[in-house]
Amino acid sequence: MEEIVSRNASVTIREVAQAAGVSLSTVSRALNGGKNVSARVARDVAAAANRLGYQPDILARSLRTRTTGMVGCLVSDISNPLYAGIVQAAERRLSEAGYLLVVASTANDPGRERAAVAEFAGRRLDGVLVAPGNAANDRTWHALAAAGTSVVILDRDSPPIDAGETPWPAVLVDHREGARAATRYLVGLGHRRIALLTPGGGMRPGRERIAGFRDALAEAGIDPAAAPVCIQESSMDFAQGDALALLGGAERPTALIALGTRILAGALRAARDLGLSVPGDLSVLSVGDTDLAAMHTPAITALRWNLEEVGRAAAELLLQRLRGGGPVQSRALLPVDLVLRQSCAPPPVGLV
Amino acid sequence: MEEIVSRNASVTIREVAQAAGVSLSTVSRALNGGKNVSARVARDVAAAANRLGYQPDILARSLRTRTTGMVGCLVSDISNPLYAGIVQAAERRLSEAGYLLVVASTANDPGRERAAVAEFAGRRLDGVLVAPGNAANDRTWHALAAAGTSVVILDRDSPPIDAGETPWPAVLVDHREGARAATRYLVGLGHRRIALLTPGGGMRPGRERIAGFRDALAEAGIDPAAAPVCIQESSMDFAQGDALALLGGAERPTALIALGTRILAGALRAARDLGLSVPGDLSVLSVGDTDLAAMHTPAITALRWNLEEVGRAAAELLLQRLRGGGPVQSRALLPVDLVLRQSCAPPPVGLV
DNA sequence: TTGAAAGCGCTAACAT
DNA sequence: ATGTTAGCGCTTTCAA
Repeated sequence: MEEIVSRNASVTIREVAQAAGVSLSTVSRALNGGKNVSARVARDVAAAANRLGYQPDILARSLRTRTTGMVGCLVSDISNPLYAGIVQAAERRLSEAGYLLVVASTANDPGRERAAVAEFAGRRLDGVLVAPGNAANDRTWHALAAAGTSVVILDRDSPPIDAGETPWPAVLVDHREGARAATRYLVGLGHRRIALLTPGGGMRPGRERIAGFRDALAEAGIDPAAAPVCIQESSMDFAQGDALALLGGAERPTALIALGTRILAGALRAARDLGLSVPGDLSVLSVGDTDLAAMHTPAITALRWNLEEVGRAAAELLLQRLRGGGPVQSRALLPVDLVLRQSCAPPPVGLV
Repeated sequence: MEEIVSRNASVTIREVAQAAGVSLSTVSRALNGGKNVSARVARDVAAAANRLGYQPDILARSLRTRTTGMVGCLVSDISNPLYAGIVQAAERRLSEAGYLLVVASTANDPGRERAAVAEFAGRRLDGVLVAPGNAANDRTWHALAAAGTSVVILDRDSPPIDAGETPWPAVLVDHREGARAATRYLVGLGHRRIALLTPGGGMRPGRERIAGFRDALAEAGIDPAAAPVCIQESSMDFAQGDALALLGGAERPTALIALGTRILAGALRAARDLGLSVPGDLSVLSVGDTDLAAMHTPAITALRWNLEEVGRAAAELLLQRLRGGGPVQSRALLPVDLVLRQSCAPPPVGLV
C-alpha cells in the first residue's frame, strides 16, 4: 500500500497527468468512473495521484458539473432540541454519503426564510431539507420551487401542487395518532375535562395533534367545550399565565396535554403555584419527550417519536433523489409512542 | 422581445455587459467595489443587471477568488443544547455577514473529526469554528493547521504553538471562576463534603471546573479527600449508578455539583431512589442551566453562561480575521453566573 | 483507449 | 475609466 506523503491541495490534475505520463483528460477519466481507461493507465494514474497527494478541487468541479455536494437544512430554530436532534441525524447520514450540511436557522421570520432559500439556490446546493416555521409559508414554497433544487419536507404539510407535478417527498410524524392515543389514555383513566395547550394549530404538526385530540374526544362522546384547546405562543411565561387562568377556573380541567418543553414547564409551574398536585389533582401529559419530562418528579408521561429516525429518513429520501435512478420513495410516516410514567392518574373524586 | 424580470440564475455577466453596452470586466467592477467606474456606467450596469435578474454565480467567483463565503462549525454533538445554542447564535451572526454555516457533528470520534477538517479544507471553507470533542486532539489541531484556514476555538484549550506563530483566537467561558463561586457558595452554607460529578477532566472545560472547585476547597481549608471528584462518561445511567454508590456510602457528601443535564438527571434520580430529599438531605447544584434545572421541583441552583454570546463572539472573532485589516482581537472570556434557586441548603445537622 | 480543445462564469492584471 | 485577455481546475465533447 502506497503511503500518502502529504495531502497537498495545490496539486492539480495537470501535474498528475504529467507525472503519470498521460493526458489531463485521461487522469480525469481514470480518477472518476474509470470507464474507458486501460487497467495499466488506471493504476499508473492512481499511483501518481497518490504519490503527489492530489486532491481534486471541488470548486472547479462544481463549476463544471453544476453540483456542489452540499445540502441545506432550513429550520426555525436549531437550538430547539426537537430540531437539533433531526439536524444531527441528517448530518450524520449525509456526511457518510459525502455531502456537506449547511444550516439556516430563521427564527420563524418569513423574510429570513426566503433569504435563506435564495442563498441556497444561489450557491447551488444540491438539495434542501426544510421545515418552514411560519404558517404563511406560501412564498417559501414558491422560492423553493423556483430554486429548482431537490426538496424534502420535514414534518410539515405539503404545499398544493399543480396538476402533473410530483409532490416533494416528506418525512412525517404521526402526531395525529399520537395525540389520539394520549387522549384515549386520559379518557380511559376517567378524565372528561381535558385541556390541550398548544403553540399553534395553523399547520402541521399542531393541526394534526388537535385533530387527533378531537378524534379521541368524539370517540368517547365528550363535549368538545369541556375540553378546551388553548392556542398560544410558545413562551413559558405566557404558557404559565394561560395555564394559571385555565387551572384556576371553577370548571378546571382534570388533565392537561402540554405541547413542547416551554409549555410543559409553564403548566407545571402553574400547577405548583396553585397547589395542585400532579397527578393527584391534575394529570399532565407532555407531547415531546424531553429531559424535563423524563426527570421531573413525578416523571411526566409523554408522547415520543424518534428524532434520529426523522433526520435519517429525510437524508435518505433526499439521497435517493440526488443519486437519481432507482425507485423513489416519497413519503415516510413515523410512529409516535406513548411513554407511560407517573404524571397521570384518575381524576380526583368529586371532580368527575 | 422583452427581457425576463424574475431572478434568473442563468443570466451571465456577459449578457449583462451586452445589455448595458459595456465590457464584461466593467460590469464586474461596477457590481463589485464600484471602483474606477463612472457614475453613469455604474447606473446603467446596475439597471441592466436588475432588469435581467442577474445573480452572480458564486461557484465561478469562488473558483477565481479561492474564497467561498462559507464557514464550518465542528462540534462533537449539535443536538447537545449547549452546542446547539452556540451554533444557532453563530449562524445568525454569520448569515448576517453573508456567510453560510456548514456543520459537522463528530460524536467525539477522532477519525470523523479529522475527516471533517479535511472535508472543510478540500471545500476551501474560509474559516472554522471548532470545539474538538476528544482529549487526544493533537491530530485535529495539526489537520486544522495544515488546512490553513482561519480558526476560532470554542471553549477549548489552545494547542501549543511554535515560536513566532500567533495563537488561534478563542472564545472561552470562565468555568474556573464559575466552579469556584459555586463551591464557595456551598462551603458558605456549611458544606464540607462536596462531590463533583464531571464527564471528564482531561481538557477544557472540565479541567477548569475541577481547578475552580479545588481552588475554593483550598481557600476554605477543606481536605480534598472529603470532596471527591468523580470523572465519568456523560451517560445518565452511568451517572445514576455512580451517584448511587457515592450517595449510598457512609461518609456521603452533603452537596453535589453535577456537570451537564445527563449527570444532573442521574444524580437526581439516585437521590430520589435513596430517599434523600433535596435540599434537606442533599444540596444539588447544576453546571449548565437547562430546562430540567430550571423546572425541577425544587428548582436547581445552577451555573449559567450565555450560549448566544459564545456563538456570537466566536462569529465576530472569525469575521474580524476574514475581513482582515483592523485590530484583531484574539480572545474573549465570558463570565459564568450562579443562579440561586431552591436546591441548596445548609447540610443536615449531625452530618456536618 | 487516449488526447486535444472548449469552455463553466467569473476576477484581475494589463493595456489603452 | 474602460476594454482585452488570461486564466482558476475541472469535466466533457469531439477527433484520432
